[in-house]
Amino acid sequence: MIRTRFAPSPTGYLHIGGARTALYSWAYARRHGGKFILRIEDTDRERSTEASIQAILDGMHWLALDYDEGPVFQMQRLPRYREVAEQLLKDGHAYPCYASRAELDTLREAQRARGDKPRYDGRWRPENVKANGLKPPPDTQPVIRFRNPDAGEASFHDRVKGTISVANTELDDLVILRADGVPTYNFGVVVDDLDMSITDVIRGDDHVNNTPRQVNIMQALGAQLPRFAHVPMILGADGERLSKRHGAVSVMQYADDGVLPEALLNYLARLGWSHRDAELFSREQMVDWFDLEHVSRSAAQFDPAKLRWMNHQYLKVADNAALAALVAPRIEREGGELAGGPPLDAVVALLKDRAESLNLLAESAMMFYKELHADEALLAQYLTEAAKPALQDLETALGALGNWSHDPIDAAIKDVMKRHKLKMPALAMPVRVAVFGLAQTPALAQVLALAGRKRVLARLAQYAG
RNA sequence: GUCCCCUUCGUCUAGAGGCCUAGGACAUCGCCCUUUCACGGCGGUAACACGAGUUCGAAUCUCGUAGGGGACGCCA
Repeated sequence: MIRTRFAPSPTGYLHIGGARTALYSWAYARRHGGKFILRIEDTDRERSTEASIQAILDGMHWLALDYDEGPVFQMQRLPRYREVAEQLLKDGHAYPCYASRAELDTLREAQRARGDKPRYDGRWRPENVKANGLKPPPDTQPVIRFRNPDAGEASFHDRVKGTISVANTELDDLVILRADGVPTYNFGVVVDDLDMSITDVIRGDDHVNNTPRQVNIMQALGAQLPRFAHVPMILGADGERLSKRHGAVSVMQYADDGVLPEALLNYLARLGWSHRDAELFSREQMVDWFDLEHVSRSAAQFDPAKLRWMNHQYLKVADNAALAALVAPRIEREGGELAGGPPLDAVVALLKDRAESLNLLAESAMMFYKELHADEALLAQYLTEAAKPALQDLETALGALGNWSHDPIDAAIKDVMKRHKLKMPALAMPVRVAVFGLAQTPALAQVLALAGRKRVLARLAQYAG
């Protein structure tokens, strides 16, 4: 049974990179009929917040990345980490260390100055304690350090990057348990992945360097290693590491901006993974196709333009009623009055072909729910004295219509055109500007039909006179 | 600085020795359609980082160089 997990730390919202990692883990589990588990790594008490936990949950819910187990909170498993640490202590794979932070800072500084890689020098290893006659300082609780092997190498097979090995001489004895009994990241991960029987660890490649350490701990525990897959990170559109500076990095920001979750998911899936030439695919297809073999090895730049295009593709084929439900609150928020206008799903059906986000769709739908008036320049350009007679004529013709619908309206327009010897734009543009205050709208007869007799006639009267 | 990883059009990518005079998508440019704006259709520009090998043959294998990224915390 395949078991994967997503293990964010609740120190911020769910961002694009995390969402993609979650997506890959989720898709892999679903693909193989396995379980997907959510674990919250909240061992950084300084930075973890309730709000972040909620934000992560919200983000995953919005993207419909459902999990089978969890959320499991590491802070609720403290006794278990202590237990495993005791085991390591007993087996000689760990030892207490009393070095103070200041002392360690000095050590690292000296190493850096020398051009060495900063690392713990093993001063509290049992043999050094003995040789140097070290005595634990009074009233200090020690941290527990893992005793990393001195020789050989730690290696593992990464399903994205291939085999990775690091000489043990490059690794130092890392802290696994703080003085207060809270585990550090590398230890918490190991204990949890083992306890939860995670078979495939799929995570961001900023963790590649941690993996050899984790492998060593797992081996010291006599455990079988899970499979690893490190997916490359996502860079901002400028090629720089994603940060607040890049604007929308939170998944929920995209929700607010009017991106459909299935579009974001599709885009994220495609960013760093491919299935031949497939660009647009459903959640089901992704589950069907997902594999680790086609995850790319290098970092990918986030391309807002392509996301917009993709969102547009989803918008175009979305169900009208469903779209209307999403667009309605956006219209009201901007002061539009739905009650006075045409049915929103009809409006959405007309406009969705030309909108690349729900917000933009709402914005264009506003022409039916709010009285907009053209500025001076537009009026001067289109509502010329020459155009007014035709407008008046159209007002009369439309006013005489018994049936206010597309075909009769269209016929009336054609008729007025013919009588005034006008080309379509010469009549359509002034009408657009008069009735909607806009120079761009979909086909004239269609928008007039939707806008309704009352409004059209009132506006024509207002501007043609 | 040390270690680890990465490198195909501007961007996301296909490609697992001959199918590649390198394919698709976004963006961009042009044309067509057209009732304005879009949609749509057709077409164009554009890439195997560099250098050595291995091989009859390399985008694909090996080594080196350069560039980029990541890590080096009692953060995750």
